[in-house]
Amino acid sequence: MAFGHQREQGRHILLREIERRGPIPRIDLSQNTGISRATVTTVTAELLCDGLIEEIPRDSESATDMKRGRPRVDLKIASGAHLVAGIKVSGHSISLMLVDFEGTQIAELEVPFLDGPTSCVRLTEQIAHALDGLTALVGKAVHDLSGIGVGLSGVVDAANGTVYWSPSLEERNINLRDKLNQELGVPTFLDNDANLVAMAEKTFGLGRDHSDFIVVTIESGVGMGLVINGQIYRGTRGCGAEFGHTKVQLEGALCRCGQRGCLEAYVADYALVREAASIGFLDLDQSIESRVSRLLTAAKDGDPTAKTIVDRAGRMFALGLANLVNVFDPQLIILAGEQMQFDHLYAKDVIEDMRKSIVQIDKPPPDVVIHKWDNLMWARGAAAYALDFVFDMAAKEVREDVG
Amino acid sequence: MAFGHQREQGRHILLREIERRGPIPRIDLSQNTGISRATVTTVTAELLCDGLIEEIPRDSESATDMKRGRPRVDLKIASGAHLVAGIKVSGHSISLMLVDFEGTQIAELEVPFLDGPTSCVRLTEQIAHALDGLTALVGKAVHDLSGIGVGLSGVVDAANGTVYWSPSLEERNINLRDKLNQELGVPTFLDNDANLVAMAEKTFGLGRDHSDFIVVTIESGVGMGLVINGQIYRGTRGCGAEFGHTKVQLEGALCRCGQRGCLEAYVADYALVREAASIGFLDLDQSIESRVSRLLTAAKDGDPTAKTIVDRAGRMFALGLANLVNVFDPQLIILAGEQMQFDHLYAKDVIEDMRKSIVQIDKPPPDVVIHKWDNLMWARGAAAYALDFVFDMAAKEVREDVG
DNA sequence: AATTTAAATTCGAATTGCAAATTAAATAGC
DNA sequence: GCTATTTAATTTGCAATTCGAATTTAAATT
Repeated sequence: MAFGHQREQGRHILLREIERRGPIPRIDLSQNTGISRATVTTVTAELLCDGLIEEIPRDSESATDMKRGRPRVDLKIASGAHLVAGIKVSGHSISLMLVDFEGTQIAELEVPFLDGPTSCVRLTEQIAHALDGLTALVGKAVHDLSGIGVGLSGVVDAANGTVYWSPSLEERNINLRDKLNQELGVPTFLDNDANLVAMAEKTFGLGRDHSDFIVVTIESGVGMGLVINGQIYRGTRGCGAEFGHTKVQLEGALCRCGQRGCLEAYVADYALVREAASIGFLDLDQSIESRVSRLLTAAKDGDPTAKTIVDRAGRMFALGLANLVNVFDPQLIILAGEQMQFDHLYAKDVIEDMRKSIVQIDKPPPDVVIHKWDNLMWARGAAAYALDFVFDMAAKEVREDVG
Repeated sequence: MAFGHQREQGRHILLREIERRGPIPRIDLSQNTGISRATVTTVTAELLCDGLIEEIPRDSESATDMKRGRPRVDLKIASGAHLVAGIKVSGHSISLMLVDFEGTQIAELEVPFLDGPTSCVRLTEQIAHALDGLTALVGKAVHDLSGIGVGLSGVVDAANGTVYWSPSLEERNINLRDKLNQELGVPTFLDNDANLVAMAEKTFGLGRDHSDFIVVTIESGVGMGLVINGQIYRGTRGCGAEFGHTKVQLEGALCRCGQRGCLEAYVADYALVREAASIGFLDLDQSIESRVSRLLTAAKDGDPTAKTIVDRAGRMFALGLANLVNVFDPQLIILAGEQMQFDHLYAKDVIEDMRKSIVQIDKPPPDVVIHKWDNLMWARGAAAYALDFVFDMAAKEVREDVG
């Protein structure tokens, strides 16, 4: 394989380069990729003809650096070439995002969704219905989409589209992707939601310029996405990167997975509340969110018991992060979160604690950045995930319709 | 890059395929690689002409499955094409191995080496001298070598050849590879010794048929080699995979690295002896090895204190392994060791313990195999490491000497 | 010795990537 | 206003290379 497909390879390389480097003239493409200028001309002509890219008409004013010589003509991805949707299924809602081929958001939608697990059939219906709503916003239909990315919590094998287990599904070990594919008639791609965040960071976020980084998210559980060598690493059974169930204590606290000593059992919201409750602390309140926030407030105000609980969570989190760094040695760690309910874990002290717990060499430790985002990030990641496949498909596409 | 080098690519693919699949006829090469039979003929002719591969003369008897038709002609790597040395520097000796281009051992040598750190200059001298001795065994000289692989303990950046720290070196942050390169006049490649083991497994051992696996070694410390996607993963600072300094306990036992709670501080020989000594157990003996073995014997014989100590080491080891599996989800874990002083860590109970501590899904957990080997494995790995580079160089080699 | 079978090779066609030459579009200098 | 200069993009012709089909080769069978 990979032989006699040079042209396809060239299309792929150049299309990706144009995607990554935004508007870029041919001469830079040649420079960056090492492909000769002649070939760049040939291949970009083909891509232009296919409508995948477009030339940006020279703006006589914008060109501040008026140099001599024939002006460069910037190329960019043709935004209208394809339409892609991203979907995130969470406990109480389905959020959707529509993006164009450039990755620009075109429309968004959030529809309520009943709590707790549902049947696969019902979930498929719900998704189909939500997609109708989303596409209708811009006067399109589902069959106008070139790809759909779907993310949900749980243990998901992205390669074959199987959901081993998810809080959103009644069934176990079910191939949701094939079901959706069939139902929707559009290529559909499934992934774990933690990987979606990694995808979003890689495509739109802080990971754009890094080839090896880790994204850690805390929602109600602790998730992780691993990017190695520019690609999301998924493990061989498709369920690696279970950071939340990494053990940080022998015979430790009970986790909701049934095992003991998982990181999640120390840092997740339910863990904090459980500890607080077990010593008779704020057990009157109903909502878990507000109980956590009251605990955190108490800790900040100097309540010693609350402080002990929160501090330990921080130290455990630092320990888990340090283990990741010791094993992976990434360039960058992105601590990502929607609700900043977990501020205390992303605190300076915790990160400093982690830095002290890694193997010390005479090179700077990895950067740690905190990235807060809106609740559409998941759907955006799902869209980025699907977009990635659509790009590959577009690059491969055989040209038959040439005049 | 990677463009317009089709022929080179073809040479590379085919050479590697012949390396991996041992003696193999052209038609299978075509089948396996997808390269047309015509091209396979052309490229193999070139490789034959360059002396990198050779045809195996048909053995009229060996062919048990006498089929009609023109018989297949097996191709194999030409063993005499290149000569490569592997070197492992350890605390008290330097062991060397000479292999041919097929990877077959040709000679070996072990020379004593003073304990403790040495200067870089002296180490270089020692290596050069040992290499003279090794090559002399087969009537060759150092300049007949096509590559030299060197491994040593410590924190080593393989990509640029820097040793950040090693128990064998006085200096820190020194580029030992460049020094050796200069001194020996032969392309030299440096790596951490844990990675060498991974390399040996990948090339000669149980990892031959796996693309993603983990090798864990216990010597006096705990080392790990990570193979992801068929390649050794080294992290971005070249010092990933520090499994031994993964933390398994908050504020835990003191490690020789100065931090607390490292896995090593629970399972290494010094850790066992330390615990035993601190409760007045076998503090009369001198050698650390025999103290450990007495502790293990006592544990087996039912001594409760000894049992407690050894058991905890096992549980900690299982915890560390489980964390690796949760993060990486490998196909295979190879527990490799020279001295089976660490039998207790490789016991069924420990592995079972690990299996219980990973995220449970409806797919089988990774295989765990134990691989005992001789003390030349390190040098063999170093040779495999160098051989890998020599293969790449050979595949690239421009042909000018054609008749 | 003729036939059958399968592997390897040869040959001609087609692709295609690149260097060199050419064209295009802008500015600088007079 | 005209020409020279500069830089980007395109065109052209060539050389490399892969592939399918046809051919040759080397054995086993008949």
